[in-house]
Amino acid sequence: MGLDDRKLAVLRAIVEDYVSTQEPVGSKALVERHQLGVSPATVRNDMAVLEEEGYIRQPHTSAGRVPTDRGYRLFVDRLSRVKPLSPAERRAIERFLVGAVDLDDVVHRTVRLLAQLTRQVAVVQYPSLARSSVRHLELVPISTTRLMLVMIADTGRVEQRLVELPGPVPADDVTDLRRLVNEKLAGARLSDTPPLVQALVDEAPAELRPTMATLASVLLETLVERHEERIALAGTANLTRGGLLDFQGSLRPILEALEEEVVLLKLIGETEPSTTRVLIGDENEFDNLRAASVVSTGYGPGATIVGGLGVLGPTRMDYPGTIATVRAVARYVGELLAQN
Amino acid sequence: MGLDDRKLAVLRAIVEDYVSTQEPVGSKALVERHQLGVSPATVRNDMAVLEEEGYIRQPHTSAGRVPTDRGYRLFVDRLSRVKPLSPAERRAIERFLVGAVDLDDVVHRTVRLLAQLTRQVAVVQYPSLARSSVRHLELVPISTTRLMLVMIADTGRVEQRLVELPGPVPADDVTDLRRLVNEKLAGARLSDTPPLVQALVDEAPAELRPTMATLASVLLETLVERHEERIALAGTANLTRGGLLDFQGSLRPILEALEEEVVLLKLIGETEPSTTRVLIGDENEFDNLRAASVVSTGYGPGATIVGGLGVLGPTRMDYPGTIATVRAVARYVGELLAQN
DNA sequence: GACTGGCACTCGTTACAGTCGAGTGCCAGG
DNA sequence: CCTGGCACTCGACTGTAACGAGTGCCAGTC
Repeated sequence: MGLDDRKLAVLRAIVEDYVSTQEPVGSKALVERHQLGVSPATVRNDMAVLEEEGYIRQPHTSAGRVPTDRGYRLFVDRLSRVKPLSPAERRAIERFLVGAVDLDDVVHRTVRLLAQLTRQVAVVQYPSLARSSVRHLELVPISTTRLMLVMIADTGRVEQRLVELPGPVPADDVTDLRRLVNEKLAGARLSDTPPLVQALVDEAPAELRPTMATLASVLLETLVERHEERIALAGTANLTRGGLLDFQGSLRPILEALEEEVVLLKLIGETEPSTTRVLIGDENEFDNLRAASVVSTGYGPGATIVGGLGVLGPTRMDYPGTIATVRAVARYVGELLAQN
Repeated sequence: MGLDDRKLAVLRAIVEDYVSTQEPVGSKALVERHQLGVSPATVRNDMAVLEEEGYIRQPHTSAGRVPTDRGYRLFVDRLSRVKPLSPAERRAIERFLVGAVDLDDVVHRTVRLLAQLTRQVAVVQYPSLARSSVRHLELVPISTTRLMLVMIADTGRVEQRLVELPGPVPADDVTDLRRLVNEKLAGARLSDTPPLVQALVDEAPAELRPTMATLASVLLETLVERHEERIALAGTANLTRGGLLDFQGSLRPILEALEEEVVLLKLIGETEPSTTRVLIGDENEFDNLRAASVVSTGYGPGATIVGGLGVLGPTRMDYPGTIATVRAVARYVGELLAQN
């Protein structure tokens, strides 16, 4: 129960050593590398307590100790300070993100940057449509019975949908539709649109109503209800660092999980405002990812959050460093978005 | 040199057995599983010749034989027929691709389908801009000095770029610009646009000329010169099938290669019309992929090719089956695109 | 001349025994 | 409460031996 300061220091030392060496750490090595001011025997007693409490464990009877998920949790919550970034890292972030022209470009650069800095798998969610407002809706005739609906959101996202019309629609009508749609929806948050879209159909002149109705249904179904989230991924090769020791030798489940957008969204998308979330090992709801940890946070222009980003790596990761990097990158991306 | 029919039959048998069992195949096992009509000793003599010619090799002195890259090549070129797809596979393809609404949707479904059917890593290139024509260009004012340029191509691709204007431009001018640009460019192949774009600037009314010039430079730079290719990837988890035997134990180089769009494009993008290309092991130009094979082909509506798709797997793969699947999927995708 | 059975040989795999040493738990004493 | 000492555990490593799959070669047969 009561863990005095020294026991906590021992735990911290174990985590730090294990993270950097990747080998179970014994009492002797510990007192050599850290100034704990006590003998190995004392450390052993402390270790016994820590093990009893479930913070560390022994892989084999005659091996050193390794932190458990619970141990990492305690470490993250109480024993570590966020490491300030090195100037080199700061510069890397700026250099990498400057010159991005496009939202796509921003997201791609960000995810690569994050993967490179943390040396882990990076995930970036595109600004969520649910948190976007409509900037403009464009209707482009493809044929007489087909329209391309292009929605430009204030977050920079651009989505297009092919709309199959109930019948041929002359060019003038398209112009009218475009005007009507924009008058009603421009500036509205996407999540607030359903009643507006309904009104749009109700108020449309009789001859445009059927067309407007199809348009409305595409809008509602594909852009509002089915929240189309997009995700970018990078750094999967980093999973192979640290030999086959991490992830208990099989990358399979991890790679499988990374292919599921739904999984990734749950991991980095559900983010409470401006907190950095750390999921360690089995705190995570997916069986495939029991051997992994996720550090994620939200980003957005100013104080609002429009999407999430984060990294995934072995539970044995450098939490303070990773947390610092993820936060810093999120902040820079936010500033970048605010400029546009 | 002279490989008589039986020696070729032996090579075929070795390839087939090794592909299915993943274990070096010996002379005894070979005569048991295939009706070669001769004794193991004879087969051994044939094997010795095949080894001398570089088609097979022995991992260890006292082990069976394994095909070399050269052996696979001979097998693919002369010893295998394309396997017809099973009805189940046909159905799977149709079921999977029906109901795709979007180009994005088509590409994503295709790449997942391909990964699932071949149980390998699938790569699909979006229809290349270089091979697309302009269907429509849309200019959407974002602020007085910013436009969103949206290009819709006949292949279904939609690209957008933010254009930073030299000065404020009134809404009416935007309308004019839009009309001018579309009059000149709609219908043109993207690769033919440079002179047209130049003409556009030259012919523009004086007051629109600076704006048109910036617009033109964005168009040329980001859409024509720097061919923006997009790629979708799926099935990386399949790399872990077959334990650690394939890819000599390290996925690292493969995963790294898969992160490079340039590499993927070279692998599946450079495709001569309507051929299926098979790259085996070190035939491939990238060191990282010396342990892998790639089967790729082009796809497009009708006879024209607009992009490439393919799969990547261990050199020890089921070539006939994979080739058949890749071809079939490409054909279906082509039909799908033709409908739009 | 081509094929076959037989045989000696190679060499990776597996099993087993023995040693080594890192690391532990416990205890008695400061 | 901390420490030094000590017996103990057990994985890692080493060396040896037996095993067996597979080969190459050769002499004999059709």
